[in-house]
Amino acid sequence: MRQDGDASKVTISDVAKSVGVATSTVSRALTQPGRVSESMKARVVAAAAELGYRPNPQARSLTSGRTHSIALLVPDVTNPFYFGLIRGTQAQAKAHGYRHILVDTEESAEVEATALLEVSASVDGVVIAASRLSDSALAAAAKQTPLVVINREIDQVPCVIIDTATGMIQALDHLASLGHSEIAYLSGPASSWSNRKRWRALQQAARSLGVTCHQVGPFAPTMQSGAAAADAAVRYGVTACLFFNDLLAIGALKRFAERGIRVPQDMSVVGCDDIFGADFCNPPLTTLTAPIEQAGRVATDMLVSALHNSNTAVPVPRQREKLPTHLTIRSSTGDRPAASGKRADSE
Amino acid sequence: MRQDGDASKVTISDVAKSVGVATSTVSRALTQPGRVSESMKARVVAAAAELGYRPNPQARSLTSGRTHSIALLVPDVTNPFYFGLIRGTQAQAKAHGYRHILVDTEESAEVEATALLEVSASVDGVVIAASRLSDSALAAAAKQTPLVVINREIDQVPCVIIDTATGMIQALDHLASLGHSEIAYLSGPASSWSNRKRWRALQQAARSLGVTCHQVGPFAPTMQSGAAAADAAVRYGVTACLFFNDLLAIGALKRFAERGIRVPQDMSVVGCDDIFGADFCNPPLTTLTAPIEQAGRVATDMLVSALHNSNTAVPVPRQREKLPTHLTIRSSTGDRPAASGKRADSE
DNA sequence: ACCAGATTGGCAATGGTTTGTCGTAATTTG
DNA sequence: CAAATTACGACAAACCATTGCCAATCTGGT
Repeated sequence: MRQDGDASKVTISDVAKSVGVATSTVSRALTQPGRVSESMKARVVAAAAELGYRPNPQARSLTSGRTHSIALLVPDVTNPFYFGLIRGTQAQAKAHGYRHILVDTEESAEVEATALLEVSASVDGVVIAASRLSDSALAAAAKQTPLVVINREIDQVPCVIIDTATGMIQALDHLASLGHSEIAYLSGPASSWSNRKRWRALQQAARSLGVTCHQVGPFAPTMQSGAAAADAAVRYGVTACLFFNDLLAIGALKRFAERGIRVPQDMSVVGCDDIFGADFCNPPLTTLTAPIEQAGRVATDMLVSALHNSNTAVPVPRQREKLPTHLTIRSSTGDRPAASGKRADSE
Repeated sequence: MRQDGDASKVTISDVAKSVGVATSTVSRALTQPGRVSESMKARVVAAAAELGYRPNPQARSLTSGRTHSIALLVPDVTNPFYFGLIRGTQAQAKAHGYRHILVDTEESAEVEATALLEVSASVDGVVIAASRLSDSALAAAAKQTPLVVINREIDQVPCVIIDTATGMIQALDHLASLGHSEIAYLSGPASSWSNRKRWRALQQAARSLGVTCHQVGPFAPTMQSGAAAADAAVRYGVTACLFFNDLLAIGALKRFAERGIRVPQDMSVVGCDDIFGADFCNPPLTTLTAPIEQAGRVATDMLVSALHNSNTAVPVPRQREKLPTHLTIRSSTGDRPAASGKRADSE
């Protein structure tokens, strides 16, 4: 290796000149496996290394149309739920040799639409989590740009779904088996697809279990809103609550503690997602464990494989992956209080 | 607006043809303020909108040399500490109209060096957090690519430093004032610059405070390692410990609970960073609150302003920002236990 | 009217790479 | 050994937007 001082300025034609061949030969030697002889390839590679040649990605993607990067659009980078997604997509993007571009859409359909439009020109594909866009807008976007959506079910658009709806039923079952009959579902944003799905599932399950489940909300999916959600739950006189997500549940845990409501003796609390922190909050949260990171990985894999297949054939793979969740029982759920007031226990 | 069906294929020459002018005129109309007449500009803009023209970012950056994106390199996207950084840089990048590229360097100097080399060709600038690279390597890289480092102090390289060293002294002070005299510092990775800084500061402070402070470790900065760290602290017979970061501290909290060691009655625990979760773990963690997100924002601002100044003059701004931390006292610290054994309290 | 100077638009080169097409040399086959 | 085939490398045209430079037009001053 020579000095790297001018490495950034070395072009393919410098390499070509150094070897004494055409630029096309250099290009093919470096990118197209069997297109040039072994000896030529060796000479080119040697020269490239010697000169410290690094292909210019901009020029490369100008002709090839590939940018070797994918974008992840999330409503709110601040929310720990999306951290998992970021991890998963980041890891898998890297594994496939793709650059990972992160965009915060600020919980806004408009920002999301703009971001999608802008970013789609500079990436090979996009994965969108918890989109605020309409089905038709997403379907239209998917026709322009390779797209995978997470937690959204749309015809003709590859998607990965974390099946919290089914999981919620398990959670309700768990509460019912502990004797609870008055239960609240503290719901998330009205624009959330998973929120609607869950509520529908809960309604059905409540009926067949013979318990009553009130929908309360909507609440913003943040810890701050947890306090309001907690108060609302108390107002409804329930003995157990299912929260839209762990953030809300943890916020509520705090509020319950402030108000002297003991969890789980006075109130059982179930979260959703099993985010970072759910296992060490106080008390540790019974929650629906969602394979968040895996969802990110699967989505990325689907996207990448779609990118590769786009050359060959298979126009619409129409993939649809549904990831199961499971209930993780920790210490925030317990038997229904005997009376409506406090309960005298050995503790 | 016409159909967007072919929007992605509309080039500048299509617009030019539509207006009946040269491509150069279109380009100038859209990008160079006073270069064309108002009427012409209006016609061009109208035509561009009509055709759904979107400039190709690749082509644009090929000539301009700008990619309008910056990269953030972090050792481990999994670590909540970096979430704050991701948020801060993401938000600010977006505010300045830059794309945000996220790269995980896997706590490895080698991976980091490679990533830096690769990514630097496709971004305008890079911010590196908690670099594992040597000072000289970073200084060299900074000459090639606009660079801002976080938590690292290097000559001629703009940097933002979260001053945990000074904060640690405060923490030690706090512990000393509670009567503790045997204290452990559960240290982080040996390759961590801040770790070294902190330990140096602690040694001095311990001397002047008349307490003894043992360095124990190194430990990986993860919750799992917290258990080992906790055990080590117990082995040293200390009554208080300062942890390299909150992750480690929270992990230790769990371990202490398992072993029946009460916090803070038997053992005082101080974390560092005040990550998400530090306020709701059990007990809530006394910790050094670091302005993590702000650090990300400041670093990004420095980078962006450097990018803009690079045109004009000012070769090396040699910026250096030191952000103060403060001790947030919660419930994991308390008075030194009276004896070496358990302490009889009203609780 | 005439000219200096300012506006405004066009031509063409430029950036670095990929890729279709073609010629030539090497290799295999009959 | 000639003919058919293959392998290899070169030429040049894209890809799309930017920009230096020049020409034409227009302004206003004399």
